[in-house]
Amino acid sequence: MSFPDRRKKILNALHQAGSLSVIELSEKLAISPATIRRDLHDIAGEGLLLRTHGGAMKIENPILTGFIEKIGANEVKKEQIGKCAAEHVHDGDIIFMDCGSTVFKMCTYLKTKNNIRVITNSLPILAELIDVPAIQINLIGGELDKHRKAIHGAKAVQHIDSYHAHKAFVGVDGISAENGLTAHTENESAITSAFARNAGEVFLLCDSSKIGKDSYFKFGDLSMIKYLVTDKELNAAQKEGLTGAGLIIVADE
Amino acid sequence: MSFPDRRKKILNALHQAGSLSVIELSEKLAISPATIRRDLHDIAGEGLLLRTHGGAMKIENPILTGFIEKIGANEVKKEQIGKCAAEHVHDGDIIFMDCGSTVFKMCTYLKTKNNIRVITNSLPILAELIDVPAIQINLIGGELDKHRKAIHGAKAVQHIDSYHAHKAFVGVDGISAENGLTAHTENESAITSAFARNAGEVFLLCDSSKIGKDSYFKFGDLSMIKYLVTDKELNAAQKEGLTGAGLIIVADE
DNA sequence: TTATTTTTGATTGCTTTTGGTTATTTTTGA
DNA sequence: TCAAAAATAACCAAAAGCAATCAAAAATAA
Repeated sequence: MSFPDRRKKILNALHQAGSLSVIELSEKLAISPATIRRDLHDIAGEGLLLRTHGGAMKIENPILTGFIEKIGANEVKKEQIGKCAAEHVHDGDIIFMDCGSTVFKMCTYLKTKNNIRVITNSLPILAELIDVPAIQINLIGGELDKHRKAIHGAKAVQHIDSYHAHKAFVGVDGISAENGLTAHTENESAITSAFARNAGEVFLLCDSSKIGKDSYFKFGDLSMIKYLVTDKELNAAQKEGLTGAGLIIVADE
Repeated sequence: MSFPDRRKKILNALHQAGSLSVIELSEKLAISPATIRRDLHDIAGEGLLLRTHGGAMKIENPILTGFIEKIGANEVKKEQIGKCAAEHVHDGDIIFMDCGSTVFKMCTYLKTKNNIRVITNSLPILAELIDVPAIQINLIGGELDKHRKAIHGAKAVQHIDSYHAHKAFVGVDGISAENGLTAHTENESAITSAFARNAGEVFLLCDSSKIGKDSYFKFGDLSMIKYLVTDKELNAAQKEGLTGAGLIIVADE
């Protein structure tokens, strides 16, 4: 049996039992204690379990290893934007959440809210919020885009059009005073437009690198949006162009 | 056999088994271990599998691991029923798949099909099939039932009603010649009914423990179903009662 | 057809992994 | 605090797996 295989089995067994001794693990997997010790040492190094004398314990809130994304400068910005946007969600709200990494970042900060309802087409958001009892989820139906891990297509748009939400949190690929909102694909933009037209207030989450940039598909003008949630690295000219069009700029201080 | 051919077979075999040794792969595909190693090296370079000492593992979709089905009772019977049902799915089919552990068991055996489209309300099925390139998924939208990890409600029924499939694979909580089909909740039964009325042929997957039993919500009679896929522990009286009502009984031999 | 390139599978030397042994460290109980 | 017991980490040798090399076979091109 290979190491990744054993790792999986060890973590599984630990998750079920809570804690296990080296000997127990060695008998359970039919592996020598020496190898179990080496494995436990390595896995503990990854932060996925807690090594104890004589065995190991599970960690209650393991780091979501699946999300070890490139922690670039943009990640920090996105995190801030997500946090800032989540502050505009109040108990009892019904909100649309678009797919996209910046909107996804809101999830962490939504978990403390009470009695909110999330309507989304994003599988990562669904996965992140499924275990939160105070959040009800309405999943948008339609064709699955496996790559983007989201639902899209005509059926999805139709689904959105049959709901109304207090607020919509959406993303775009480009925004500028000249060309308005732009996206990489028509599919994405159709969903974003649907969210916008069925929500009371529309929040656009967008880090400063996308402001002033245009993507290829032009799908709406700035009046679609009420609030622009972004980071603080926005120069005066950019601000002016956007506020002039009626946008309210919200940024973390 | 050419490389792209082998690549496909290796990835397919890995997807079904989870992990395989070089020797196992070499025997399975009748290719020398040397070639298998070269292939694994290349495919791992593309990021499509995880190379381990002695073999390879499939890459898990970290986002959806929370949706995975937990192990329950009657596993062996359900596995057989799932396999048997999957044999009735042909390349190019469009199928409805209900939530429920028995229908879920079909997934393993669907992975070898080509160009099929699955319309489902089950998150475990979604998680299991999302990485299979030859399967297109249409997810049913609506309210999320966190406990059952499935979508239900009026919106979901409406979604189903806008599609037609060649075959529907459904589950129930009870079936008898006297009371027909019964379910624990109205929500579940509404989905099952919707699948049945929009499919050309309806397959009911049901282990023998549920046959002759009734649950509390009566939602349809036996004429809704064309095939009953079950295990072989069915006595003559049971068989007669059901075939008398027009059901075709299919069982693994 | 013949020449060239590519692919395949066997051989071989090298690396990694594994499980046992032993010295060292940690824990436990007096 | 000390000593006995338990667990660990370090070391080592055997086994398993791997990559590099090379020749034969197959596919492709001239």
